[in-house]
Amino acid sequence: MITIKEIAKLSGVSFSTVSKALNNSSLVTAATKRKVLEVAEQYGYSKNLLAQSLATGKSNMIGLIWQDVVNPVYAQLAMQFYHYFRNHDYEVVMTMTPPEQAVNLFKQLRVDGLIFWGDLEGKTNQFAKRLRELKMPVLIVGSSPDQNFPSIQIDRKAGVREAVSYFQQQGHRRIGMIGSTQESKVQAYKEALLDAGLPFAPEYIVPCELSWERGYEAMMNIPIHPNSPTAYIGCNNLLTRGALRALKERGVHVPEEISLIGYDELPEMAYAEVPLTTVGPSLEEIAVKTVESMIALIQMRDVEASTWITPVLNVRKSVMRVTKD
Amino acid sequence: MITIKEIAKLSGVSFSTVSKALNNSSLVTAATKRKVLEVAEQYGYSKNLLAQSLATGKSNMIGLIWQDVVNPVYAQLAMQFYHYFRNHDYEVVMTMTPPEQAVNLFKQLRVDGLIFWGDLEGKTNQFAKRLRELKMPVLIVGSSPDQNFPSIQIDRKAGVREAVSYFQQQGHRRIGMIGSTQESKVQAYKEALLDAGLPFAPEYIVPCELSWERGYEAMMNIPIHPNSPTAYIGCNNLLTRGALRALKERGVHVPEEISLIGYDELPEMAYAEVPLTTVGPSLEEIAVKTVESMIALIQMRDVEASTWITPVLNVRKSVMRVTKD
DNA sequence: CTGAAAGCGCTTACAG
DNA sequence: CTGAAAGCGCTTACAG
Repeated sequence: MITIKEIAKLSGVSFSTVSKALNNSSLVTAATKRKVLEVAEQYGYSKNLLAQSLATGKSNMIGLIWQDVVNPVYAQLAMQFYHYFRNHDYEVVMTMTPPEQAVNLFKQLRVDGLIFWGDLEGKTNQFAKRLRELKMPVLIVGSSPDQNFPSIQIDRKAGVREAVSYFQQQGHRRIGMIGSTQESKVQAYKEALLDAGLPFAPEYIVPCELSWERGYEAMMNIPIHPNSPTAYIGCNNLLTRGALRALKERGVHVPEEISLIGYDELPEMAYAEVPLTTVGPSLEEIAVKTVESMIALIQMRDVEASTWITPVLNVRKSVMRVTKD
Repeated sequence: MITIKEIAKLSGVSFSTVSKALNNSSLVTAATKRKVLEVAEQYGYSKNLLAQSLATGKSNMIGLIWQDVVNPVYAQLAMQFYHYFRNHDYEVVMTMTPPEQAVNLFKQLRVDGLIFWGDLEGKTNQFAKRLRELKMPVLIVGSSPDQNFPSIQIDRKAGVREAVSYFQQQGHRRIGMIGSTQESKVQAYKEALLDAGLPFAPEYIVPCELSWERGYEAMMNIPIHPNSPTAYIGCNNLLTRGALRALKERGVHVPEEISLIGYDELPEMAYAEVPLTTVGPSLEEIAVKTVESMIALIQMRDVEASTWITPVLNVRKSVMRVTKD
């Protein structure tokens, strides 16, 4: 493993000149530059990023803290991050260890910035405090454990409202929700019903966690009768697909008997047994705004404390118009 | 951001003593150790991993090069890696950038070891050469671009044979394969038919890439007639599920009219419209063996050039016994 | 344009 | 048990 000192010897210049040549500094003649690069190439030189980072105080790395890979939304989003950060000469390194420990790792690695994403709704203020103590650019994507933290916020409430409103337009009155673990969605749902003058009953909310299995189980077991909802919002992509499968197996036709809108927009939503109408943020938009904000944070430029992204409705075939209820 | 030098001042000892105290060296009295740790704690000291790595020449990091996140097999496997490496005090950092560039990143980061996984069948020998030049522990998981490279090999051929043999036991004679991009599987399939004395025809192989969409399209368009296969092996989990959906939509009953075995064992295979019988390696086994080999490589202990993992059959409901053909 | 020097934050023989 | 010194591989003012 050759170092700049050795390259210096081999090419007959000082090692500080080698450093400059390697960094394409304008303080070096083309000739020496060429000579140095040639030697470097020949001996398979690979710069030591650790040493460089230590010397410069910056790593050109962004730490990405991943919460849950089973959800394809996160997989897609991560891909987008890689893509866009590369365009700005940042490498992103990702870890799946729990946030509390991942924070330490990346702090110790002195990454230039830290991105969190996934659902931090459950995290305590304690954690937000820790994050602030870090004294490094931190950007939260998804939901922030604490307002006035730099973040890319998804306006989930707007998304849920949009779904309720679309159902209403299509003539539905009894609208339910599958999934009960995300406070903001549940609340938005209730508010939207209220504002729209639509009826609500506790059993309209099907308690369920955010996985395919739970969605499936929940909808296998729920009683369906003439007064139960004619339309449901599924709180995420996995659960909604599980729910759809369950309905199918029970012989309940979607959308003829029950309409469905799934939260989260993803290609696979279109591939469900019934192509699912969805409401969800554009993942590309999230990635682009994240990159922008992160770079601004690193350069200490002013950043809006939070950037909001509004989910959009994507009409496919899982919602039916009802004329009479 | 406090450093050991400042801690030294604050606690009235030399900084080399601080270093030792922080590393819990036995060359330091309990008393000074306590004092130092207290100060460190108080000022929120976080060790600089870059500096430490530079000084020691090891990073305690494993670089993981990810190829394709859409495939849940990879997501699951990555989780397992994180888990098992943590047990051995290694952090794994992952990147999704293309292998050629990822290699440079991790080389520059001086990670202790590099793991590749996913399908390298397509890679050139050129790449294998580059890998060898790296002069660092490299472990290939999945398929190696080059024999006698340290690797965890999946015995895909054995898996395919197992599937063919199971179909045969269940009375099938005309057995097809969906997916044509993985040389080893296609070849094993043909060999297995030959060895078993089963008929083969070119159209038994449905050309198809390894995604849900392609699997779906392929099976939507393929002609089905009295002489076409009664059973198919789907080359991976995604494609098999796409294929199943297509058959369903065409009104072809699985397994009554067509039996299906999907390659790749994953929880979601059981959640398909028809719980899928699969053949595939245990992801946990892969992870455990990978960690073992990697650690042996790092410690320069002898490592078998390749460790083989044999896929196993998981019987569910997508294969039907036929008595007469 | 080139080079000598100091420094980034740690570790680790080596003396005491 | 403690500390002074050299070193890990780089960068970056500063002189020349």
